[in-house]
Amino acid sequence: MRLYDSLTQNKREFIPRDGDHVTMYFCGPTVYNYVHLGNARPYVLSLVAKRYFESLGWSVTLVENITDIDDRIIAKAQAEGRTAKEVAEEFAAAYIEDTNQLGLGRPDMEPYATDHIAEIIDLVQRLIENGHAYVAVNGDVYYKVASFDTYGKLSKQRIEEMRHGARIDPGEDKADPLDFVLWKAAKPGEPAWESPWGLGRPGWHIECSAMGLKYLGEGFDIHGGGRDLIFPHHENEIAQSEGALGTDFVRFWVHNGMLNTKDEKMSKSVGNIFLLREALREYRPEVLVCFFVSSHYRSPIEFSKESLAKAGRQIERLRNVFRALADYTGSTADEVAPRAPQAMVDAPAGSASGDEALAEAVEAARRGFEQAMAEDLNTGGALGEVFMLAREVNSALGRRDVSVAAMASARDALTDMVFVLGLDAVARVGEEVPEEVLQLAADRRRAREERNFAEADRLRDAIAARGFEVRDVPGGFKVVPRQV
RNA sequence: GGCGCCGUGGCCGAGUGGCUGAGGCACGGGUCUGCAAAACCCGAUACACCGGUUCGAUUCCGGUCGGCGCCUCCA
Repeated sequence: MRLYDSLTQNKREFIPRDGDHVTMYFCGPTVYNYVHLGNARPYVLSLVAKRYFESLGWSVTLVENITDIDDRIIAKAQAEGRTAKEVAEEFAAAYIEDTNQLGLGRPDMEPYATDHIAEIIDLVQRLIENGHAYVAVNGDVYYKVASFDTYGKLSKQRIEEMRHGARIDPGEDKADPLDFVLWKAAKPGEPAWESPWGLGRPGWHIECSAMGLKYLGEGFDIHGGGRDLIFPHHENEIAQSEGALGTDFVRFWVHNGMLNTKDEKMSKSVGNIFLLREALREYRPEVLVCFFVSSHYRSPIEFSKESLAKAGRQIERLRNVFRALADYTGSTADEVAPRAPQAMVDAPAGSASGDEALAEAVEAARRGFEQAMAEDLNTGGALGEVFMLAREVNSALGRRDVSVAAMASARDALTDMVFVLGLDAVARVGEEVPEEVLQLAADRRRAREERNFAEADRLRDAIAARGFEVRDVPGGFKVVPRQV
């Protein structure tokens, strides 16, 4: 596959460092608040990428940090009269809970910064020994930006340019305004750890260097996160890691575009945020995932209720095709959800030419899907292939000229594709329909046969009132939950 | 001001040096249907603007305009 690398600004063939094993690190949250929809984008990207790599037969180790020590956590704790640890624990738990609902699984490791103080100290120590860092009189340790020749290579900025307007804030003890803090000397009342430089705590960027290197080793495959992390966060990670190692830190830098609202970045400081947990109250998880994967990960996307509604309709269309497929084949691809007897339809016919045409469509879709994903994870294009096959399937379903076996293989192809995109929930259509509702539907069918349409319509309303929708199909009916 | 990304039809959103302009939504017309829903079939409207390269550019190059991100905490 080909992957875009923000550092070299080109797309090139991605071959894992360790044969068929992919090593990925994505920047996770700093837990001082609930995550918003914009924060969910890199999370979704990382897990979709993992699924895609696994579909290629590679194994993946995905590490996503949780930064649980930071100025903002401390500020929030002090404002609320709690400890920083309490704040961090509360929002780390909320983060896990919210992202779990997305149904994409977890990264392989989710290390906490405060569990890696020893590794952080070790890294800072090495930077001091290498001459890339210095201890200030107030006990802070700073990275000496001027000592790192290629500083600015990721954000494409020149040190001289950055020096314009840069200044040293009160309380800082830098030799150069560009220098950034690796280790902060403790102030009274702040959480602190023992170090060679006295009590203190890590700066913002160092934990990602320390944990990335610890779990994935030097020169790991992919480091990802939001575009807005390019500077200073990722630039500084490079300076720290490469300064300490003398070798390349990462092979591919992957950055997702921003989520905008009315052409402005969704951001906590702007205050235009929509929390993930709020979104999950209004929309099914797969609708949110669909919203993200319908566009390319590097493009900015516009958040609006309309675009989420649109994603909702796409999801419903996919769910419908899986429902129809389950009825036709008498089973679902996963055996997790046994089918309820929702439909009463004629037995499928099948024909050689029908089978062949569908098999071709399946092949074309699989190929198109694979090509799209192989070209820098083009999930939007891949999703188009899913819909294309969905239409072929619906069409064949209408003609009833395909064998159950051929249809099952189309269903399996669709199941595989939606899984990679993180939309596997749409394939789980073994929806339970209460006996009562099925009875109403059967009554309605009889009323229709007797051409008592007033009664039939009344029964349909009764079914709707119970949260279901009845659809007439040739030779019978189908009951599905009403879309929310 | 510096650096980077981007500008595709009513909307969202793929893609490409020329072949029949993915896909979704919306809209119009049909099929099916008591009605409806679902589904299928057909349909109009593109490639910001100006130059250049080329036999030929929406696709490559340059410029203009516009949008966004970063340069300060931010996914």
